[in-house]
Amino acid sequence: MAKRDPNKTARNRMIGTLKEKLRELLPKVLADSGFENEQSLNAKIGSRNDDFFDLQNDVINSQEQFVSKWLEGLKESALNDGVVSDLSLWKKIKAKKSLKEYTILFLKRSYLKHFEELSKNRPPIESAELWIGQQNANYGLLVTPRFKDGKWENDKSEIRAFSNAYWTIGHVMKTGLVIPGKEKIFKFNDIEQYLLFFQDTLVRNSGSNHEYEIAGHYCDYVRASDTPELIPLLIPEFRYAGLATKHVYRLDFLIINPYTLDKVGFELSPWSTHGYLGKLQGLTQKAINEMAADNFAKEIRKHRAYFKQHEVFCLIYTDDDLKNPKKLFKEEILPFLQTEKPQNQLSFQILDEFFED
DNA sequence: TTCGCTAGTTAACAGCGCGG
DNA sequence: CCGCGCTGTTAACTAGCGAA
Repeated sequence: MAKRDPNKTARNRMIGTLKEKLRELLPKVLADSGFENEQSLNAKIGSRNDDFFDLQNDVINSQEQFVSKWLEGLKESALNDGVVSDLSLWKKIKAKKSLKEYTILFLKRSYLKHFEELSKNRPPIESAELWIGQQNANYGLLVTPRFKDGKWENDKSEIRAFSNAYWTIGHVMKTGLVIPGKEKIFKFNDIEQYLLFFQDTLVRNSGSNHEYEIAGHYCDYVRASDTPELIPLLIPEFRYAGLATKHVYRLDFLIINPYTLDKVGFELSPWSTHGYLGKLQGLTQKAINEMAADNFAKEIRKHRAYFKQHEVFCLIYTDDDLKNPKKLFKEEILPFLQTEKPQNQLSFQILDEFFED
């Protein structure tokens, strides 16, 4: 099992303390508010979370933010939307001091219990799956894959509970790669097995030596790391039109930052495949320039399309850069692999708690 | 100092009942 | 169906202690 995380331990201790306080308050709250029992009361409060928050996407950074947003949500629903059950709850909370206190403590505890999920950026459902590879050999990388009605989809309620960093080595080790349309998952027993598959199947099939060599440097970097599971995937052959059969473009490599979810695309564009002009004999200089401009425009259109549809910024490398793939990897790609989990302000709240007693 | 053992702690997980 | 909280279980980890 994973090593214990001191932050988690501290959080659990706070959760334990809050639980004791809630249990102390409970008898009075039940008497004041008329709720039957603890379970019913807790369910009443807890069940509103889904309505007052966008649990899939809202990023919430503190207990206070959680509590105030919940209370605002209840007020809005009760007074503006006229939801009867919420109006009755709102009135009770306003009238009974004990219930108000209980609710606030309860919500603080709720937040702590779900801290990991609520405080991180998580991919919206529509970008929680991506497809890679060639036409007849493509694979899906999903966050919480589930096979339903002949198709792969994400279990959307589980995306936020996903415990690995998104789009990392740890991610693919957890989920594997799914085969489109079939209830089959390509699983990897260890990281080495994935790396071999990555370099020698996924990338080799693309046919570019440059890509193959860069993939090799990536593998070496992962092998040498103490925490390989936290390294972002170097996603090869990202199909920008998803599973649609006729995809216009593929991206050579894609990296998604696990914490900001920013996407960066890498395009290796030797002149011979992307800019080469055939049959120039007999053409005027003007015509040649027009052709070149047209090619250039096509490239630019492609990258603009990438960005607009998928919010992928593209970095393009041409012949000069490709002469030294090792340097290209080290200077251009590596920085995007060295990501660090941002510190949340809850750490400070925990520190405060320490010094209070 | 280093080991091996034990008892206590706790992260992770599954199963259940509640509300909507 | 979804999401929530509670509980009990399991297994990983840790601290403490005695023996070599």
